[in-house]
Amino acid sequence: MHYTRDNMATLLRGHDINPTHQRIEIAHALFSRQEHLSADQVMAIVNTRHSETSKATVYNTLKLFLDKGLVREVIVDPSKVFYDPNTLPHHHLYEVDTGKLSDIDAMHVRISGLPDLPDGMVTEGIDLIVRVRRAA
Amino acid sequence: MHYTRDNMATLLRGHDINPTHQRIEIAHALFSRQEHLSADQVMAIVNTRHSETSKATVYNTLKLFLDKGLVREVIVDPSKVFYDPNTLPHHHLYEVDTGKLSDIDAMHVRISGLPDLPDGMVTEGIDLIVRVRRAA
DNA sequence: TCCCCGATCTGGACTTTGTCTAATTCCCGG
DNA sequence: CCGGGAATTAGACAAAGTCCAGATCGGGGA
Repeated sequence: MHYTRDNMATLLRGHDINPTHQRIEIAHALFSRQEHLSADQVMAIVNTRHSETSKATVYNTLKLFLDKGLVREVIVDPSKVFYDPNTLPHHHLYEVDTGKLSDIDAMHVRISGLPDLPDGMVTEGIDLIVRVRRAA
Repeated sequence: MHYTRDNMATLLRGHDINPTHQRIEIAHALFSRQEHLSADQVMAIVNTRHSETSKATVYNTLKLFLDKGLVREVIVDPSKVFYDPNTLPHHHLYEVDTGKLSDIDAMHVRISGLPDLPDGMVTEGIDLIVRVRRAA
């Protein structure tokens, strides 16, 4: 599947999102790379040629994508929030020194023994974050 | 065990920390409550009677405690970083709506299948954060 | 085609959380 | 009592994100 602008528009419509220019560009930035990007990085990518999208729109759009289940939010550090185009269940490995974030396939990780949720509560997300650093 | 100032001083010394007034007050705030507190909350508690400890000192001290293994850092939300006086292995349940953070006993959770760490890397921390919200 | 109107986008001011720095204060050993 | 290194301080600063009032877009109907 190619991450063309047209395909992005279809993807957005499929998630009940009105596909505007800006939203298509932001989706394209995330999905064509298949990487974890911060809001800042998205801004930079979208505005490489010439300024096209404002800060407010980037933040609003990422939040919209999040609400609509198009992306996942990965919080690894205060002031290091990433948006992940991969919404399949998986976990994360975070290298403290370098800031590099990579995936841990959920298929290989078995989590059991979680307590029952409090009444009337539903899970919004489960993320096992393994924080590693270079040995001293 | 009572969380007296004197006991706090001993605790700090045991972790190779020079027990100053401010450090004792901050330790007392965290340990006497046995709760997850943010830097802000620590500030508020320590300065209830009259201003005694500066913002810089609160942040410096929390980071020092972290380095010395006296507390754990729990990152659940951007701009919601908590300090946890319980350093035993355990995980966290976070209620998105209310901001309430509670513990999940690690004894009951079994995690297996984690991939090997990259060469020369050591684990700094593992936290399984389960994010829940009230059902729509 | 042209117009209208709600949806969207925008710049910029603002807030919050945390960092930095240079100056001061504390406190211990001599 | 004194000197000096450790600790603390106020306040300026930085980074990330929020908010708002006004401008702009673009699709449907005349």
